[in-house]
Amino acid sequence: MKPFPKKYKHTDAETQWQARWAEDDAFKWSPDAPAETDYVIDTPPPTVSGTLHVGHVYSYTQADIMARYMRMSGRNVLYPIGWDDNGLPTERLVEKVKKVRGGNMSREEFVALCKEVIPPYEDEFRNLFSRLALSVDWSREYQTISDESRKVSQLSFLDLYRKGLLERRLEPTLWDPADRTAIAQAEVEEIEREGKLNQIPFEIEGGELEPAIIATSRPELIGACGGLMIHPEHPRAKELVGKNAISPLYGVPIPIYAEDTVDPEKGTGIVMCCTFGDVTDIQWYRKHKLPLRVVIDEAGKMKSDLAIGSEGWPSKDVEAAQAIITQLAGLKAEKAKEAILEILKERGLILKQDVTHQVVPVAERSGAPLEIIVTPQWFIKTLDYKDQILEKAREITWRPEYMRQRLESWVEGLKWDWGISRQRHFGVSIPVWYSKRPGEEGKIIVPSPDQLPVDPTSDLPEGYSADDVIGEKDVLDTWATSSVSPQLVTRTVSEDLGKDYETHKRLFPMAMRPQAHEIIRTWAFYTIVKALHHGQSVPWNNISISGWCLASDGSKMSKSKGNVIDPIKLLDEYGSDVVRYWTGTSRLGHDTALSPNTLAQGKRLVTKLWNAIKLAHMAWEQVPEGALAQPSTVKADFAAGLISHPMDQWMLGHLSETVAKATEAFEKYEYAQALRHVEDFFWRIHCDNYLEIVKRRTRFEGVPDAEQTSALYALFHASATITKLFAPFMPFVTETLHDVLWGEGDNAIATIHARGSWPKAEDFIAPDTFRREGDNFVSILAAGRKVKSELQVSMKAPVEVMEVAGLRDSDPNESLARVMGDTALDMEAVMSTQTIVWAHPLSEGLPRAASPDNDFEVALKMAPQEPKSE
RNA sequence: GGGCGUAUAGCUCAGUUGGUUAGAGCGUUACGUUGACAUCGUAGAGGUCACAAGUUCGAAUCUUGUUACGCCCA
Repeated sequence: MKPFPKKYKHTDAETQWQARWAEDDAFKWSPDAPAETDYVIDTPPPTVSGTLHVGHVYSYTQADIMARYMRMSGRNVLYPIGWDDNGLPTERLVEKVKKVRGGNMSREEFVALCKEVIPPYEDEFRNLFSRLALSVDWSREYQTISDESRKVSQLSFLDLYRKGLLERRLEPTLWDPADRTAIAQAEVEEIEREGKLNQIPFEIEGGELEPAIIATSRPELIGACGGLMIHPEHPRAKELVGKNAISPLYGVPIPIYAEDTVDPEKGTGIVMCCTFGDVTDIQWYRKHKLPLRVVIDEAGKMKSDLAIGSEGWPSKDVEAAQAIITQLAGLKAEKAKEAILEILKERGLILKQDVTHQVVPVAERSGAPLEIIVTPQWFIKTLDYKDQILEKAREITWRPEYMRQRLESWVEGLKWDWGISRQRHFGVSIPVWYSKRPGEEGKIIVPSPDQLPVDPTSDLPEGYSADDVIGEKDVLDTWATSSVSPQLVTRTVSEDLGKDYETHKRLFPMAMRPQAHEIIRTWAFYTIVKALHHGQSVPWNNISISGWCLASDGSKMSKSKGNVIDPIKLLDEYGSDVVRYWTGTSRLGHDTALSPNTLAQGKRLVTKLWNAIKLAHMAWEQVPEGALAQPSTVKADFAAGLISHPMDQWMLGHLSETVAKATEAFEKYEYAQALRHVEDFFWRIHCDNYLEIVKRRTRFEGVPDAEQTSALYALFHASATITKLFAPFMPFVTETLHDVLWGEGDNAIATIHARGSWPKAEDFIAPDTFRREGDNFVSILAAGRKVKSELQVSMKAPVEVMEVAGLRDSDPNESLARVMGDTALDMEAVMSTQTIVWAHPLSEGLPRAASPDNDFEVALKMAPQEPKSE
């Protein structure tokens, strides 16, 4: 046995074990282990250009607690880690740091700059994750900017393209005017704000009928109006449908249609249909075959040249229309709205203005109100596959289960195919060229899998020269890369495109996906879509959803509130084990406040654990070299008669039950429940009672006798098992203790976190061994403590006679030996009493107290106070 | 508007198929230190389990409704 260190210093332990684990590749997945023991985790790579926050600590630690348990329980865990450095946030960061515009240089040059800027940011994450003791397989660390990652993203593109699940289409697209790029529905956020619903009259051609009064919140789109929609049961529907209205300011004749999807309750019951205000406009456009009239450009500004006055876009007053166009040209949509309202007001064309709460879709990233514009984009087919996506979502086990509904409601509400092309400079290229060769102009050319990764703006397809093709400039949506992390880790996307399909087949689908709930509709959704399209499979069998980390008062952490906690400072102050303990007490899916109280509790636990093991160690230190054999298993040592004392068996029986309960909870991913079982045993059974009881037998000189030997083995097994049970939660302190206990033993395993080191209930003794008698012992002891506490004397205060009576099923023929077995010596030692008697009734006049379970009552006759000697 | 979650001691939370007297930590009160631990120990006080109705021999737990807070979607 190694000597026991004087004091536990978390910083030393953390530094030491981090280095050792890294050196030993301690958490490397083993390809030689049987495939059925594989347990693969799909870790979402964090965006390294963002700042570290406690949320990272929280959700990644939750995953690691499970990973460590799974590994210890015998699974061959593959826990990969990557860094996402491929998206718009990285582009922005690099532009800021290097004071450049990505668009002004070649893609290659920009990527080179990224590779220069990113490493320190990546290091921050690497450092945090390493300090947190995430048991990842560092030999598989990857960057999404790497060739390998880009290759898999492009392979994914090729596979879907070949299967016809991915195509380029010219159609209305969600557009972020601030970042000037197409975006997907998942990147849209709806914000509520106060808006104005304006009632504006449209004259009716011929002049015989009253004007049609429409209600709109987007008057700047009057120029884009292609039709008016009126509910068929509207009182004016009969006279208006089929007529033309004349748009104010522009003088454009606008046909009026009956449309039963118009909400007759809202506004005036007559609405403009424009190119394009929202998804409904697109549906109506398609249904009624309306002409495209685009008035807003890609920057979200009013266009300066509209073909008003042409054949397809006539006007009653072309000059007036052009004057308005000129007046509004170049204004952003919001400004144009104000300007056009001003003009309409001047002309008396605002009949009514209602203040309404409206829901405005904005781009999640830039916060800019969205536009819908028509440009060619690449789409992955999702709308036609809703049912299959839902089916896959149901094949996955969600923890907590109700989180699946988030995905389901999202899928059910999908209105757009997944647009994956982005008009950005930086990112993974869309691997296609468009032919300029006579006779095949516009033909789409894709590279061969061997050619990947390609940049079509600088590379060329086989057999074509630079003059023959135009390379696609757009890049892939960053989710298009993120969503193939399972394929990246398993090396390929599908059988016909894979070089290492055997590995893929072995590892896919993965066992578990840990992630936070705010990325269900994006990351989880996309990953499911990809796995479905590539191989008709789920990407993972389990998904566990973590909640948010909140400030100690339960509010969200935010910079504006100033309540953001720096995770590094948190780790410095408490140590990783304590912070991980806090995570371990949280429940999957639930938000958890960063409570100082829980952190303090963790700190207490680490200290207590340290001291409890120290006690066991001190006992063993007294054993002469070679006097006792190295402990084996509880079961074997019990069978060999080494563990002979009933209270030792009682404690080990409880421990056996704890192992079973903790294992069961972990198998259900209820790690907090597991922690509770372990902590409960450790604190209540082991420290509060067992250690007090066993102390009598831990002091000896020379070779221990039978009951001392029994104590030594019991203490060893308890210590070794308790450290293992706590190991997934507190890897550093448990590793330190494990090293001290086993460091030089024959049965030593290098790390407590090794595969298969989790205790097995079948290696213990039956939980009910001496259970009733031992529990009675503890009850009686509690009653005795209470008497002493009420007398306000120390536990060491000497007692002459301790009287015990059974309260329940009180039987005068019962005896002490029958309720608590042959343990009177132990009770005498803990209570400092000379004798114990079974008394019916208890002597009158003595101080007495009942046990907490009311099964026993104890009276104490204290020994006369000895005069204190000087 | 639709859906989901949460509501238990002063505070933070457990409570696994309904079952004795609802638990833990912090805080609080009293007491206790020469052999693991004062970053401690022992004992005590503290709860109409959000509210209302129902099912049941029995409800924190199941059903329905209400309220408050939070989240997701429209």
